[in-house]
Amino acid sequence: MAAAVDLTTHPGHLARRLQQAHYLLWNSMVSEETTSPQFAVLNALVAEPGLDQRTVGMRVGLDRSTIAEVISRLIRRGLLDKVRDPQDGRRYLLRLTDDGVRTHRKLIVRTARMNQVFLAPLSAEEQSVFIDLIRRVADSAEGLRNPGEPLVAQS
Amino acid sequence: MAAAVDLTTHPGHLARRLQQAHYLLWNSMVSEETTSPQFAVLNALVAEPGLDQRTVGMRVGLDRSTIAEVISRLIRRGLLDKVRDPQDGRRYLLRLTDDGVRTHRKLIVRTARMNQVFLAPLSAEEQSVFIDLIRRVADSAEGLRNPGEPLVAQS
DNA sequence: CGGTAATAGTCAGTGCCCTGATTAATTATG
DNA sequence: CATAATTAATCAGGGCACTGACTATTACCG
Repeated sequence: MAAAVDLTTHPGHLARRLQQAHYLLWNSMVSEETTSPQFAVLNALVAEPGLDQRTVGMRVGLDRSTIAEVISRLIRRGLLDKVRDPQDGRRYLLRLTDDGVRTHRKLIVRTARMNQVFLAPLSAEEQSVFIDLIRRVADSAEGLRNPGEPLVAQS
Repeated sequence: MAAAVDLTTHPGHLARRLQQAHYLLWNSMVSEETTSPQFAVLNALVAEPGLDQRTVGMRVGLDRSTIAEVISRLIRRGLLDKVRDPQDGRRYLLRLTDDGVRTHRKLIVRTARMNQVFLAPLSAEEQSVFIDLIRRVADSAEGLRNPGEPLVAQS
């Protein structure tokens, strides 16, 4: 007997498809050079210039390895500068270049347009409900990190 | 002036964080060996044994390159077999091994448990609304593929 | 039948995402 | 003050996701 599951009722599977759909829409409506995570980093540094790498990662939800890769690409493209913190030799302080500021400003308009298209299938009320629900699920799941004991129920 | 945006209102950013949160929860509650996309492939082949690679990709929402990688890993682990279609020499027909069936069956229970934990912050009504909304957004965005003209509004 | 178009799959290249191990610098402790 | 613990960043390694270019096979059409 085929005992398959209906994946369209699995939030994780839907989350993956949602993210992929967003990736494609971003590519066609916002930028082919600057990705959504890269924009998030630029945005975080516009809000708080001079943050260190790890803190930027926390702001945008990227771990230490991933944020290092994203930042190195932004630096390679000249959108970002990094200098040692004179107060703490472990840290690098990050700051946008003029080019980085310009890129960020240009993309803000396009992301707004893309968000509209992305959420267009939902009514205005549904859109705010959607944002609220997805945020609550994501926030709560992020709080579930490393509880000491593995979450796998032993059989 | 800092003209930063509030990313917690951007569905794409939330989608990425949601997907990451799910990834981590899957790892701790379902399996460290078999990933969520791999499970989706196993599940599709339990429902329809003997599908070809491209069709499996369509069923689970993966493009031709990604599905090829996922399948090669499943074959390497002995969960899947692939044979040339005698009717059409371009296709490979895919079928689960006994090990693949066992793995799929074992994970079904765990994914159900994980889904409960994942959606726990929402009430029962909110859960169904959430599933409905995310599915509508993902479906609609997937339908936006390659419309001939680029979607970027020219300035 | 023979040439062109379409289709299934592979490969190279880029980028995101995580873990575990390592290095360098700082902070805490005895 | 010297050692130990913590912290910021890097590196190696595995997996997901896409595009564009390529190969092999099949289908279509004149």
